[in-house]
Amino acid sequence: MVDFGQRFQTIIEKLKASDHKITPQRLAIAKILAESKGHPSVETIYEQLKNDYPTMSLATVYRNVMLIKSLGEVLELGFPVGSNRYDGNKPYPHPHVICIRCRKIIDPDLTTLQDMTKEVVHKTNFTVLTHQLTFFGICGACKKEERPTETKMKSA
Amino acid sequence: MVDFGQRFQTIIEKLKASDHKITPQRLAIAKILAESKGHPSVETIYEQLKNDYPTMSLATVYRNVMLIKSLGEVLELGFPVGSNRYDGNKPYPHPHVICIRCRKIIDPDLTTLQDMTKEVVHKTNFTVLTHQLTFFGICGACKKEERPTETKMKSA
DNA sequence: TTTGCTGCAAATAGTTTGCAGAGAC
DNA sequence: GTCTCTGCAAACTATTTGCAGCAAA
Repeated sequence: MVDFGQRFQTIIEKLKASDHKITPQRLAIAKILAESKGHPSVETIYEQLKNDYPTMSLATVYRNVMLIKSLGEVLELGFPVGSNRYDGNKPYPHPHVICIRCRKIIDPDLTTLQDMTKEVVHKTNFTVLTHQLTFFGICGACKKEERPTETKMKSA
Repeated sequence: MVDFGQRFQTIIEKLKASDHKITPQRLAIAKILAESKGHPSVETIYEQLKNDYPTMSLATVYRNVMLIKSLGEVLELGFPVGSNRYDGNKPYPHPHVICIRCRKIIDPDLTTLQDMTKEVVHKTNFTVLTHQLTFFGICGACKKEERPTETKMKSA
């Protein structure tokens, strides 16, 4: 993971540079985004903050995530099901692999991504600006759990 | 594009095989999905049909697209912005390239996709079940339009 | 002091659901 | 005749917006 403190500083600097006020709520949201453990959703961020900031509202979370996204400092994963998820730790487009059982999301480094982008550009004549690559499947841990007592049984 | 008539027949057969009644509305929706020109949205399908079927409702379109999707005969593209889009002509997962200017969607054949999937499996120990790969950019036609009279001018 | 920000509530967009009557088989 | 399907309206989820008061700079 990218250094949290550095990401946080970058976000705050961008906010100041674009003449945005640094409110406690904004600071707290930026902090969570900079860390982005588990690719949080707006709902998740809100839940984490409403104890420390009892008046915090979902609208404020939405507005600030949007603002920081508009500064290019958070990546919207763009999931269609349920609420959107965000990554402020690695704000540039990158692939995700999601376990459909435990909902875990991991960010693999794919060396083949560059080749694929080249192939897209070559075959379509597009100027590629960004992408969303997501693989869905079952992670190693869930595969084990799946057959906890199985030894030599044939599947029915 | 895959043969339209064949896709249509496959969908109808699957519907019958799963004991679903063949209503005129269902038939019409299946027809549009089998063709899937331009990767239609539920809204688009509804708009196309409401002239021929004045009582057609959005709910019916939603229900039937969902049904045919549950039979594995339509692919939900899974776009986060605006309404979802569907492809009943190629119902298996495949990459998309979208022009952010004219909204055109094309389906490139990417030979590198197989390598990428292998790399994901190797690096993550996931069993990959499906994927969503979307590239966003500017298509060739829109790139031309962008600078209609430009000849030897430096960009400002 | 000025201007932007927050919190609340209401509005919106996309989608889903309950129910009564219509229609496929 | 039976049982699923449709159409309508209402419900629901995620997100956005209007506005009045609050607070950062």
